[in-house]
Amino acid sequence: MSSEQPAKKRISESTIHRLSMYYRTLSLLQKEGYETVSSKELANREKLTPAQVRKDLSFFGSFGTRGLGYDVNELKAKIGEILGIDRQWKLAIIGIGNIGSALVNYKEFSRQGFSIVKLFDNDQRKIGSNHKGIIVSDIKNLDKEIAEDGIEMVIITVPATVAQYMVDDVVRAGVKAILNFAPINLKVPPNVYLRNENMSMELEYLSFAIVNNHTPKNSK
Amino acid sequence: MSSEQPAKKRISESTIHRLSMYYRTLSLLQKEGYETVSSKELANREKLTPAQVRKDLSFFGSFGTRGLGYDVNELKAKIGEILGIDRQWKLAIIGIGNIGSALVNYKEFSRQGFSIVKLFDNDQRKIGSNHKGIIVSDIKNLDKEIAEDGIEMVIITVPATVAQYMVDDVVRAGVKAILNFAPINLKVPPNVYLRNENMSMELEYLSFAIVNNHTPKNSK
DNA sequence: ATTTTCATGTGAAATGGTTCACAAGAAATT
DNA sequence: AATTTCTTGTGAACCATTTCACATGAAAAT
Repeated sequence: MSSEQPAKKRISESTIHRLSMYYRTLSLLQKEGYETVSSKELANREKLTPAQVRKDLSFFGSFGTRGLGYDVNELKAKIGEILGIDRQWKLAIIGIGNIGSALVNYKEFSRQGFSIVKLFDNDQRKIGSNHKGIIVSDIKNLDKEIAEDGIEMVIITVPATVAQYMVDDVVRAGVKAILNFAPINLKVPPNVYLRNENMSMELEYLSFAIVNNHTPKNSK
Repeated sequence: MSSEQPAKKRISESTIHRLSMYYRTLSLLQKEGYETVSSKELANREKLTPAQVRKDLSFFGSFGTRGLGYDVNELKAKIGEILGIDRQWKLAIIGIGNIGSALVNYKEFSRQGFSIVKLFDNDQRKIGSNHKGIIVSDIKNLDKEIAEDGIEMVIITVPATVAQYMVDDVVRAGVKAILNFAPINLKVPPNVYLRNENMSMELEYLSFAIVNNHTPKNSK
């Protein structure tokens, strides 16, 4: 008995990012009291084309009404579902330095359903300290505590020199996705998702743009 | 007398990001004692194809030696020049909250030649306080102080509700590029470069990936 | 009820980005 | 000096993404 895969078309990274943008804009439209919105209006707010908006959505179904547009609440719920943010995700932060401790208090995460439930460090001076109500745990207990809390994602904010070790630990503990802030190319097995957040890279892009008078088609 | 533009080909955002990656890897290769490197080796380290590496570089000139590869020091210098990071950039941070104050101490910025020289806030309790040797200035003095120091880029880490006002001020003060952390679509005139850093979006991507068992071609 | 207006959903076309494949040229080897 | 080995640089081919353009269908207006 062969279990058929549902012939999933490959969705581009850009489409998924735009879904995030639509989601955020739909939240705003809700607050502004809109009941429906057209692909045109949605596109205007993101500096995209209406066709782009419609095409993005069409990969996942047809959610609009011809002649009318999309129901704001409904579309938001639908995109939330697609993105998998129609629930709470529990996260841990590994490395409670500058960036790590800033992210503990980052409102935008909780607002989107990402809740930081555990903090880890290897520095004895930090272990036991309290950040926004969370006690920093010893990295040695990672395995046990990740399993206990059912944590599926972690944020890595340790120095580049130790990042790979932390990732190995975290992978062993069964984590499914990692957001990495260390400026290094990490290795993860194919069943673990990795994203790199590289803030210097963004500044370098700006530097390039100024120096070269760059006019990209569609910049972040 | 018409001033001819040098028919600059449009470089893609991805190419520029990859240049940043090459730059970082070349720094590492320097430390490891390599004198030359092939496109193949460079590609392996970034999980790219050798053709991609060569094509990226070819947009800017030909820097290698056939049969031998690229001189590590030379190529690094060349890419540094292209990216415009062969010099110091002076930056200010607007909004000294969680994220803002974390970035003041962010080593990776200074390492790449981005030096934070001014901090601004509108909160009287923060103004005058010392972060890593820098005194937080009143946002009211933005214009004067930006001009004084010749600051060309700023990082915006204020709440979304006030971000547009800050951007307007900063643009008026003559800033050329903005790295924005507020989760909102900002408006800037066409001669000002804007990049948005949206960390929730990265988590949402991971959420999508887990839920949909996503296998993108080439993920960040 | 009929017509007009509007905006979706989607194949097809156009554009943009990546990979292939190979000629060219430099260094190493015979 | 000639040959072999290696790796670059780049048009051409390929693949992915975006935009176009229009048939379709729902709502509003007559």
